[in-house]
Amino acid sequence: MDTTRNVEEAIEVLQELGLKEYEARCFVGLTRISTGTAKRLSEITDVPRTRVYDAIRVLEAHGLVEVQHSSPQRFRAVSLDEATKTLRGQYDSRVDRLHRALETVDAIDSEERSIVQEVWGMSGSDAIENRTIQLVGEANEEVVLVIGDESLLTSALVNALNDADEEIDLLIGALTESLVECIHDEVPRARGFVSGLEWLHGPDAGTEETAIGRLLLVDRSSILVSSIMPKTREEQAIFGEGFGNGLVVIARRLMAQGLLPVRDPSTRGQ
Amino acid sequence: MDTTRNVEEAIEVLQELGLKEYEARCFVGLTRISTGTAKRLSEITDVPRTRVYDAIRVLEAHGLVEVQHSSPQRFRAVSLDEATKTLRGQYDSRVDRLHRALETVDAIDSEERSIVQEVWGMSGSDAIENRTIQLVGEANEEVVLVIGDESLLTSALVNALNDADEEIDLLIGALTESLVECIHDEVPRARGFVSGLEWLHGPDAGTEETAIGRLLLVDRSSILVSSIMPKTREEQAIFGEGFGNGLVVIARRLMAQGLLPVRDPSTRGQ
DNA sequence: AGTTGTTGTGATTAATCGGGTTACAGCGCT
DNA sequence: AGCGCTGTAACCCGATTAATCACAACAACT
Repeated sequence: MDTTRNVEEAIEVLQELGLKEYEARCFVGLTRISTGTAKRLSEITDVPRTRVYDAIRVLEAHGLVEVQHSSPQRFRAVSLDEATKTLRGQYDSRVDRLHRALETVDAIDSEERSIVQEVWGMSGSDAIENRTIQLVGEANEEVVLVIGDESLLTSALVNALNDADEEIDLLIGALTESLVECIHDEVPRARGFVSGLEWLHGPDAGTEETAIGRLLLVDRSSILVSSIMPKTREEQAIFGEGFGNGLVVIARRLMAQGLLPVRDPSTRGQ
Repeated sequence: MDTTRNVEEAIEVLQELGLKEYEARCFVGLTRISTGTAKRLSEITDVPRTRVYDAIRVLEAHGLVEVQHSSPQRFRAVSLDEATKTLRGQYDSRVDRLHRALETVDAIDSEERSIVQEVWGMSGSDAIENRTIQLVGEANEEVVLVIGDESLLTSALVNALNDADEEIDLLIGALTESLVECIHDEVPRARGFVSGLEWLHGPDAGTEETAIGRLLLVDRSSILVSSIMPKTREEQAIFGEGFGNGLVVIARRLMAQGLLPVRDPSTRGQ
């Protein structure tokens, strides 16, 4: 196991969680020794000794380290479980506060809305997955889903699909036979198929290859299409809703041409 | 309802969660209008229009807003539930990454340890509560707990106490009759008492009044004492373990003098 | 006691970042 | 052409943070 790499990873994550570089380095350093003085910590972490004290103070205020008030002072980190528990608690309570503050605000509008042609863009796999799940949950009749990458078939998504009402047609496709198998195992009642969308996979107008992420069509009136940047693995999506929406209209045309799978239309109206 | 106050609260919390001021203001602004352009957003939030674009980009990358790529661009926030769900997911995955990175590191030691006289200091109510719960969970024979402030009797703590093994004596005290009542309701099997620790409450050597927070003694060999800064409501604690620990010895002397409640010693050895 | 290396605080400098402003090029409209 | 609006990019400056330095207090050892 590459300890150095993990140390760097931990320091990075702690900074993403709001700590400063010195604070992060000191905390990680402390987790590697059961107890230590400022001097020793400074040697391990390359944080200037005189700055260790400041860093420790804020770590202590965050509940991540304990201080022995002797001379010289000794520091130690709380146990890993205790630390993550504390952090989780802090972020949870912040998100709760945010939720409470915002739910009692929501108005100022007086704005025209609903140009039927709206097409929205989003990015970030977690956000796109959230939206995917939400749309699946709102379905009344039909869900058509094409998955382009194995990593997108998360358990949360599988649950959302399996929770869908019995009434709803589930058509789930993928680019490869093996992924279709996998889907059949996870969501047995869905009709699976190998997508007819290879054209989405090719080189994109001369630039680098862009991979298809997902394609979701709900009740033939909401659609979400995402692609994955091959370089960064970042997922980006566009999303439209409403029967008259431009994107949605295009999707229906694709279906009419057989490029998307079609449920037998004679069984229902509309 | 004071909308302005809640808007400020939301902006503060978002910044604690890592967003910059402009980003926070833009997001909160967007939650107040179903959809809007940069100009309008700038008017609502007082963020310079030319900077709205930057802020929106990072919000989009965080999965908090969607962008309509038209001219002019239109922005909208994802639903509040979606936003909090996304945020929670992001922080959870970060804490997980941290946990994984650190659990495969833990060593460099070669350090002497365990001077029996160790006394450690910690601060932050959540961290102190975590440690309290942990200590209660590690008890084998006896838990003596004195609560100085109503707000410290959280449900997590109550659960920890109720989960304690039947074998374990639970002695729980408080400074006021009413709080003892409350404790008796929450943790029926505990023996309650009104503390004999009023002296901890008085003026602290001429400075302002410092309030006692909690006092926890587990198996007569681990002790935790906390106080609450009257100004900031910050909780600070000292903590010692080991039968020979200085703090613990003092605690035993207090008990011998009747300043802490004593379980009938004839019923067990030691 | 005197010497020496360690320890904690505070101030100081240098670099980076974030908030705030301005300049400007492209567009649609009259 | 003239105008206002849109989006990009560059810039300034104050605040924060990384990094150094000076120093007084202290512990340990001779």
